[in-house]
Amino acid sequence: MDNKDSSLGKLFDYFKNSSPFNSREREDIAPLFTERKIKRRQYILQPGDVCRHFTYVVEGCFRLYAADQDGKEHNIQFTIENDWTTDLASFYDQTPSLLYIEAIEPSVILQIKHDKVIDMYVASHKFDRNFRIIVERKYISLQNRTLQNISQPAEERYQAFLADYPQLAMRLPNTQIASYLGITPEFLSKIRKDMTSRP
Amino acid sequence: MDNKDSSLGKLFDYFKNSSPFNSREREDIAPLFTERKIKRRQYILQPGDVCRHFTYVVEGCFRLYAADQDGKEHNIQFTIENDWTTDLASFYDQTPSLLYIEAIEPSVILQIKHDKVIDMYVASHKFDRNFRIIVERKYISLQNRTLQNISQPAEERYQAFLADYPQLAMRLPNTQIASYLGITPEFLSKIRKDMTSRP
DNA sequence: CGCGACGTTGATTTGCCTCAACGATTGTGG
DNA sequence: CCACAATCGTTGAGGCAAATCAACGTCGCG
Repeated sequence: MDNKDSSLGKLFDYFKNSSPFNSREREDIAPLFTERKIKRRQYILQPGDVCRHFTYVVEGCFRLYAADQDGKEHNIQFTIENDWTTDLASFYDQTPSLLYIEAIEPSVILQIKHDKVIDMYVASHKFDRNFRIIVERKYISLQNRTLQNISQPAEERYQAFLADYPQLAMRLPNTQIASYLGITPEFLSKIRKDMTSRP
Repeated sequence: MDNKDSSLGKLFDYFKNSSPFNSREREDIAPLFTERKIKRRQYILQPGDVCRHFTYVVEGCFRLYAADQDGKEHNIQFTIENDWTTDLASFYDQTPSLLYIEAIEPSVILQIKHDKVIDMYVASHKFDRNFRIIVERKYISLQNRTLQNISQPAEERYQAFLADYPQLAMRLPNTQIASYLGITPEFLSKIRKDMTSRP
């Protein structure tokens, strides 16, 4: 079994939680995905690019972020193994993106091109459904994050992040977490100090 | 043509932007929706309820919000005519909701029950696709809001809200907008004053 | 080895909240 | 139909949360 087959195994495992593909469907779908190895700090999307792929992370970690006028970076999303990333706005309309997707760790991904996704939406009801479910799950967690952003102070948002994504918290530098929470690294440092000095 | 037919006309118009239903499909789908008139301040969902419906707003305005331990309310989403509202987390798992959905204006809605949605997902590829597209669009705008929340101060978020939802800004009391932006009504008032005293 | 990313600390400033108070609507029950 | 309560927008004083700026030590990596 080569690397791509191993990656595809993980990809199809993902769908076991929603609407699993049978072996005939897997044969049709497998060739549509391309496996790529991505180095740390390598980009798979930059502003101005049209986002042409839906990306399944087999191994590693990515961040989706925006840079503002001052050059400050704001992390919109982290994606680790067994999850999906893309700039949906750019992917959906095939218009130039405003965002970056960068590998935070050396990574392995499976990518499917936009036109193949569209083909599969037409050809396969199950494919369509599975991608509905992917977006629904992401919508639910994003809505919870929005509620936290408008209702909780930074320390509580940080504690919720630790509780919700303990594996991410261990792998990411605090500066990346601060950017995701919408605070400065200095202030996150102060929060962490307050938390330890208090049981 | 009675009221429900008029409402259904608007419902099917909505899908013209994605994957329109033909007349045969409309005949199958129409009976699955129930029309309801909702009074101002009436709830269609409260914490503890299982969210059993996907709701299309034909006319009027709703807010989806959470209340925290102090009883403060935090607006997660507004929905006006020709758009959808539900608590997706509660709807998909059929678990008790933590949220409220309240009518801000006298409203008319069309509701489809959870089990009918599931039936239609199985029966109709197009139905499935249309609901994928609904969630995708909502995901994109929610992600933009998240970016603003973590990267912009309150005044810029308010200006973006005015630019993105001018119709909502005219219809909503400022106190509701403040809650959506994650600031106090007093501070929004100060922001508005600063904006007028400065061209 | 040396440079750049990272985490931390402290001093100062700014953004935003809290609380209290006030008119102007709005709406509702008697 | 009016009276009174509730909601709404606003203002101001004071306080806390979080940003800014500068500085420093550590570490991993080229």
